[in-house]
Amino acid sequence: MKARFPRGAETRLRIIRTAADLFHKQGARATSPDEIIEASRTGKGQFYHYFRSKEGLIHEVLQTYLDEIRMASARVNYEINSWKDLEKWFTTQVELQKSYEMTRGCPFGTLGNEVTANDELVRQDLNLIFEVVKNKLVAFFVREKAKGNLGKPADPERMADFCIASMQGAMLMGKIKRSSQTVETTVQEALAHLKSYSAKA
Amino acid sequence: MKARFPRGAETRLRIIRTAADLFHKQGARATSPDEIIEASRTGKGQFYHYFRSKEGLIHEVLQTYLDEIRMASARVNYEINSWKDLEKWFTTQVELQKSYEMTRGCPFGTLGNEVTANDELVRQDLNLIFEVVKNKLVAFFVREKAKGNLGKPADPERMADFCIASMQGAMLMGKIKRSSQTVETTVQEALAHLKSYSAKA
DNA sequence: TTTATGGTGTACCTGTGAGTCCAAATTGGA
DNA sequence: TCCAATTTGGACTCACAGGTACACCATAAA
Repeated sequence: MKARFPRGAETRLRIIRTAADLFHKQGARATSPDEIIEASRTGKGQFYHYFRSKEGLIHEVLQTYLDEIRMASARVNYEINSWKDLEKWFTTQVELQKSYEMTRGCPFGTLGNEVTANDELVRQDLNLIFEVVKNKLVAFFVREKAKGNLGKPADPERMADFCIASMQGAMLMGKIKRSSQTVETTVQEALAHLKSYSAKA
Repeated sequence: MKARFPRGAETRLRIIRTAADLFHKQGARATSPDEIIEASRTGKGQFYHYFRSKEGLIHEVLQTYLDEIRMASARVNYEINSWKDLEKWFTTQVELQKSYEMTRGCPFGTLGNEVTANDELVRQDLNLIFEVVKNKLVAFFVREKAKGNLGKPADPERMADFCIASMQGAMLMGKIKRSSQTVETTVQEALAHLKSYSAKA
């Protein structure tokens, strides 16, 4: 259920934020309602008042992420308008990961990996998030190509997918190694590849 | 505990194989001992006779994977001796994923992503596996470079890390999208990048 | 000041996860 | 053949996960 008064809305948001953080830290499966309730200093009542179920909460968390990406209020800037922005897109994600001492991966990747056949809704939510991110990347590459900054073989869709996949893989490896070293070099390699499509003017 | 008689060894292996499959399918956290016991047609007795705990079983599963990689008896061929082998390394992983109708990711990535602060042992097991794989890739690139097939800027370590990360990211995205499309294009992009280090003879 | 509605806290219920215990069956060797 | 260790099956325990029920507080409109 949705909160219709300021106080309720605040509680609801606090639960979502707390849940998002715990999901990021340890995944959704390893996070119990009780843990979220305690960490958000609320009660069972609120939890099941604002969310149908744990799955419902996961959905709301992802919805919130999606809104943040769409309104450009996320911690990562997805509005790519220059190669500098693209570099930042890669590096801020690494910095974020470093701020957690390399104990976490990507919030979306973490949830995506634990998806099973029974989590079809969550999978679709994640798919949508990645779709939106991809579109923003595609748009940039398309514009660059229109400007003549990219050669003919450059395929915006493939390039965007490549950005996302290499970033996801890099962050996952960073979490497993608990080191940013390979994340950084991998990102550099990915960027080098993308830049190789530049039109040799 | 280790099995000391043929029958016991068989049971132990059956549990490991069943567990490996279930972990791959849905992750370790979502797989209960009971589920493994039923699927492997054994009992609680055997389970806790051969494995200290669920965590102990995970360790044994990973140990088994590691042995398979080392003895080159794994489903993926990690013995890379040519660019053709490298391509195969990428593509067989995609094929494997396709054989599960894109509902699964990499067995190691799946486990790696659900690792938390309390799973330090599992993390180290996974780290070791990736280390071994990386070394095999590094060795190939080093040899290629020695043969003069790779230019001076080619860094075998970075290239190997890039192979693993891009493969992991590609498979994760494939699982989330439930489609092999982007997996395939991403692999192609990654290969293109690697080949770009070839010495322009 | 009543009252309906939204918000909050807690006790409780049911099922399952992980693990223990023990007793029975099997087996290889003396 | 008999013994001792290995292997096996299942009943049982304990804690916690997810969710429900319900009672109590807050507040804005009538």
